[in-house]
Amino acid sequence: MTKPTESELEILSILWELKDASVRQIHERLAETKETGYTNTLKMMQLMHAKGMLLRDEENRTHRYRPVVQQGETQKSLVKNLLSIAFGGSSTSLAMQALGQEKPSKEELKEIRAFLDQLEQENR
Amino acid sequence: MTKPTESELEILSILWELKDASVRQIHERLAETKETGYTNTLKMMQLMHAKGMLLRDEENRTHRYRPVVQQGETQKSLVKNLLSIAFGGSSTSLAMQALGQEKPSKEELKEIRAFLDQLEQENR
DNA sequence: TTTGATCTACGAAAAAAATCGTAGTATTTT
DNA sequence: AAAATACTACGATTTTTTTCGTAGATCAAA
Repeated sequence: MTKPTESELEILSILWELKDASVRQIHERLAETKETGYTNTLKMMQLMHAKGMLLRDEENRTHRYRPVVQQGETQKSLVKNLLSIAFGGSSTSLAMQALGQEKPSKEELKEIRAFLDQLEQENR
Repeated sequence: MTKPTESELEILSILWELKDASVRQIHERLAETKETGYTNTLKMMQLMHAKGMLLRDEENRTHRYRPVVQQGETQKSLVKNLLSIAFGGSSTSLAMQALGQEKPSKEELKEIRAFLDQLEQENR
């Protein structure tokens, strides 16, 4: 699947959260943080649909859209890209950069440690 | 500083590695993985220079360029952006996604664990 | 049943990013 | 010194992405 642009990602990430949504719903959300017209959001989503990035339920007058690609897949390719292009392939520094930015809670720390243990297990 | 585009990042990441370089050097590297003309690379770098992203030593006929922004700063803003736009702000999942992709070595595991311990310390 | 609000469709324009081609000049090779 | 090669400069074009404006249809409210 083709790499989503910045704006497409914004829309996708709302859709991942809501599962499915109308143009208006998405637009309201976008408008919270960003100056943008309704038809702009509409056009965007129509294009994404045309590209095959979104599915569209046309049953009712207000169409409902949902993402074709799952969040995980997209995350994976984005990380892969970022890793090679800005971190020289070092997942460790990417991970630390991220964790340093948004401090994990106690529970999350536990989760990460467990994850690390697991990685270490596999590694033999 | 303004967010680098994809192509600009490609150039930056080579420059971070080489410290400084001529257009040709950069171009050779880019050409390894990507179909692109020399003047294209040149133009790109001239633009980046005009934008203030690159410094240029014009002493000799073949100019030498080097990055203004350091890798760390750029990484930080890229991660911040990726975090909010594709990971719902969860640094934990970004970290795990990264680590799962490129398995850390024993030493790196150690480093990460130490980093986590440190985070935990601060957190009180 | 008229008025107003809400949607979609779509073409067009604007903005941003990337690519290309040519000219002029310096440098190296023959 | 002529010819080939390597650079920069720069305008122009192309491609991609984003934004805007208008028209027509449907639905809801007065």
